Amino acid sequence: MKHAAKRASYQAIKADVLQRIRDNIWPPGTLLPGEIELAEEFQCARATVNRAMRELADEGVIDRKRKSGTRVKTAPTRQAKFTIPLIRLEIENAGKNYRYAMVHRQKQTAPRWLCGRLALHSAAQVLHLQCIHYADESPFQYEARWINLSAVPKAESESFEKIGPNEWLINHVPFTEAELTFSAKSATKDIAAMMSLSEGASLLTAERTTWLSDAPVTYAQLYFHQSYKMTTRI
Amino acid sequence: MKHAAKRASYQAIKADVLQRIRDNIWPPGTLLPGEIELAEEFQCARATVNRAMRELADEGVIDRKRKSGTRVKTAPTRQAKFTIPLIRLEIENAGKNYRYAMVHRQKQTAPRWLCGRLALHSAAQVLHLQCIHYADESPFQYEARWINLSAVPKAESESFEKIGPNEWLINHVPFTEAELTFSAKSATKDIAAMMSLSEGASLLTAERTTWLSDAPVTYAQLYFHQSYKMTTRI
DNA sequence: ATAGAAATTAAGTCCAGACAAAACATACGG
DNA sequence: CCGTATGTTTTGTCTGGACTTAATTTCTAT
Repeated sequence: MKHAAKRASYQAIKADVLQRIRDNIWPPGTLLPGEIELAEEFQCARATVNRAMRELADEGVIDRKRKSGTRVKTAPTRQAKFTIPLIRLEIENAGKNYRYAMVHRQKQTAPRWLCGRLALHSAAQVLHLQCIHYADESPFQYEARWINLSAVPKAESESFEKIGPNEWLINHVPFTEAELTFSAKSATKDIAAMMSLSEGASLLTAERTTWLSDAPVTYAQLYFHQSYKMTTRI
Repeated sequence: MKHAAKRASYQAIKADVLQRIRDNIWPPGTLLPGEIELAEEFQCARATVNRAMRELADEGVIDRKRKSGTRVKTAPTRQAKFTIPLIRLEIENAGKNYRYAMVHRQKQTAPRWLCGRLALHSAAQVLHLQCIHYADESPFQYEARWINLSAVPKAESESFEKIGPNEWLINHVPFTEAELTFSAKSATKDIAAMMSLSEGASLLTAERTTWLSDAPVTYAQLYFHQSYKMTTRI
């Protein structure tokens, strides 16, 4: 009885299906009509319906299984997407002046905790760096980084005086996998001093471990300034 | 000269292209061959190449523009995807016992700051709730929430004694858009007391504003326990 | 009754071809 | 010299058809 819109594009189908889910016409758990049926309703090819439904599945709105069909997810797993830009670009895009300073650089044997985290053997050599990223001369991010020199030997010949390790690594070393962890940490005395904060200030902290096809490349702790907020729309 | 793999699926093409980018055969900024050319190389239809390239573009590896062609991104904007599960499920999945407690419930006129944030008129009525989510009897998350009663009138008749406002809203009110902000905040005296923490402890905090087709639905502040880390692999 | 084989179903992939739309290039008229 | 019309290129979308694959049901022989 439904007067289907003619020549619907896959986006229109997506929107329409989403609307029906939102309007509770198809409540959570409902088994949706098959692709052929929907294709008839929307007056389009099955491939077009397939694309619409596939994208809805990718976005976590519906579940699809061969033979079983398509169901509206009961607990829709909305997923937030954060783009992780270069800190320099983030500062510059905010209309501020970016400045970078390295405060420490040392080749050393990997400490125990790092060996565990990166699965390094106990005598592995790493390059330890500490640096600060400024926005308009006020400290914006403190970066503590360890680079696995056996995976990235050419890092040893880079001074990191002019370019930050994060930016250098992105430009010189691709990666296949990364683990990213966000948490809130209190500023230690050292970090507070470097970032012109009071000791114990709450800092949004990102920890990042990066691999290049199973070889551990680098581990970094990024401490953001108190004022920093990470925002996304979903 | 390249002996292309025959009958490559779109996934194989994706993997192959990605490999060439990783191997620096196609360094950042390179203009890739057009879809027709790639289709010939991979011995497949253009639609198959199109799908592979479209997905790579979605993943932020390449940039595509009509007429201009496809280029390897210079600053690959890797994007982290966080799935935002129900707090109850997160606790239960960690093998812990979930308990919920409401500590405050009051219908009130929206405070000024909330009117601004949700674009409410000054006399708007909201339901203010404060509650705590426990994992194995230790406080895990403190939730402060304001629900716009003109958008969700039926919230007024819900006691929220047994079910948390977040879970109730997900089950009863769909949403079309949400803004999610993460930051680190220091625990106030009140929050510290409720979460059995010392005052000033660093807490990962999420703020969430939700709309249902332009109508503001709810604003929430979620304070996670110190130990909480949000992790994702990319 | 039951384990395994066969049929069925619905999504997943692919193709060859077509047209649309955006973005850029070029030519042309004022 | 400039703005507009026209053309070209490349990606974006769609079609109708085919085959593949995973999961489920049904059948069958034990």
